[in-house]
Amino acid sequence: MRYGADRKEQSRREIVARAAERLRRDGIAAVGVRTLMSDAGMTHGAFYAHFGSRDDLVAQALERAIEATRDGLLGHLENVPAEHRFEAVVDAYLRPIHRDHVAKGCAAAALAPEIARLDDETRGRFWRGVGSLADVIEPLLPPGGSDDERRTRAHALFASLMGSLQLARAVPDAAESERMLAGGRDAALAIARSAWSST
Amino acid sequence: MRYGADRKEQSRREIVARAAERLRRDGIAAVGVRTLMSDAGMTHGAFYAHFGSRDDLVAQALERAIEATRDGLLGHLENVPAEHRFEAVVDAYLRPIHRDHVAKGCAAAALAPEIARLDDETRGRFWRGVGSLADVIEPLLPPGGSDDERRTRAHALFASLMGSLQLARAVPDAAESERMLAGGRDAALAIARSAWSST
DNA sequence: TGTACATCAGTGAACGCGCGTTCACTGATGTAC
DNA sequence: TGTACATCAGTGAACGCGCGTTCACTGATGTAC
Repeated sequence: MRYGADRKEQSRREIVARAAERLRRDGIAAVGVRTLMSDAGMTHGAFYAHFGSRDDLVAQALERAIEATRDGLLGHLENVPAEHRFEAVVDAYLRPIHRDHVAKGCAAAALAPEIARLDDETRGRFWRGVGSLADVIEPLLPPGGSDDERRTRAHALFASLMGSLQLARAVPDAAESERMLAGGRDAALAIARSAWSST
Repeated sequence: MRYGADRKEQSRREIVARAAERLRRDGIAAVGVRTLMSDAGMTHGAFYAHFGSRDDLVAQALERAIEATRDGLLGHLENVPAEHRFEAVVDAYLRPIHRDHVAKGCAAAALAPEIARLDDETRGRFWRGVGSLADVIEPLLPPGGSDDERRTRAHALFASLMGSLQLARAVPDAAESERMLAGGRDAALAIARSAWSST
């Protein structure tokens, strides 16, 4: 090796990290290879030394974005006493700063419909990421229910949070957007607290 | 007038109607003017005789798509007795055929994050459309609550349905997708049935 | 320690192609007489 | 009713531009002696 052992790998990681933000900000279809590379401080020519295709980078960046989303949620739970963790995760997800910073926010909220149009393999990776988010929520639900029922409820709860955040972002009126976040919070609590159908 | 009085207007409506489908299917950023025009059986040259710009058509098509979504939901409520209407609207929204036919389905579920990136005016029109969907749901909620609280809950409930449908579309595995729809249904019922905070 | 050399991450011109938009034209239609 | 004409919705070539991708090259780096 003539160059530092992991110099190229560091570049790759930088490209993926910046792309994870850019894709959330602008959407998957709206961003070109030149933009993605210049975000990482390079020119487009180096792209194919790192990735097989644009789609290859998109898949890696989506995975990275979801990981960052989960790490962010987990970060918000540190130092929160167990009995307040459920409300903490809901409030963290629906706080105004999350609504206003799409690029660093939940990848599913920023991109779910576009991801639904991608190939099976990329959707599979994304779905595992959604599962890891549901895994953050599941232990915070009230006790009861079968494993399946708890898992399904955690997914539905996440879907509800995601939908509320998306609509809060789409409203042009600030007061309506706040109401959307507050309503989303109430809805999340209602889902969590409803009776389990099985013991 | 040398031509039939509303020949041009019929063409415009056809372009808008086909675009309303194409945009939901492929996403807003992924579709070009040539595709939109050939969907309506014309060549791209005629486009600017009907619309000021691509964005102009997008705005009209989104409005049209949301109207169609609301009409579809209302259609599902015809001949349903009042006491079953809430479950009917939830089941209609989360039925597999809706999940599988994005092009004719809910515009918000297909495009919400992309719409959140558009200009204020288009988002305002979209938000009025979401309001008209919430207006379908609101009277079907259990009695109680202030007008504001009922309206907010109807919006949150819609957000929850939308999120569940989006995730059901993103999962590659069929059984998991079904579970997502069923979980979304339970979540919607939990939101609707939770206690009102005010009388 | 100093110099010649090999490596290879990154550069930037170039490829064919599709984009949004413009515009001179075509030809089907309805009108006038 | 038949023919000449005016209208104008729709056509398709063309504009400059950015796309994804390829590739000959550059020049900073670490190695060999």
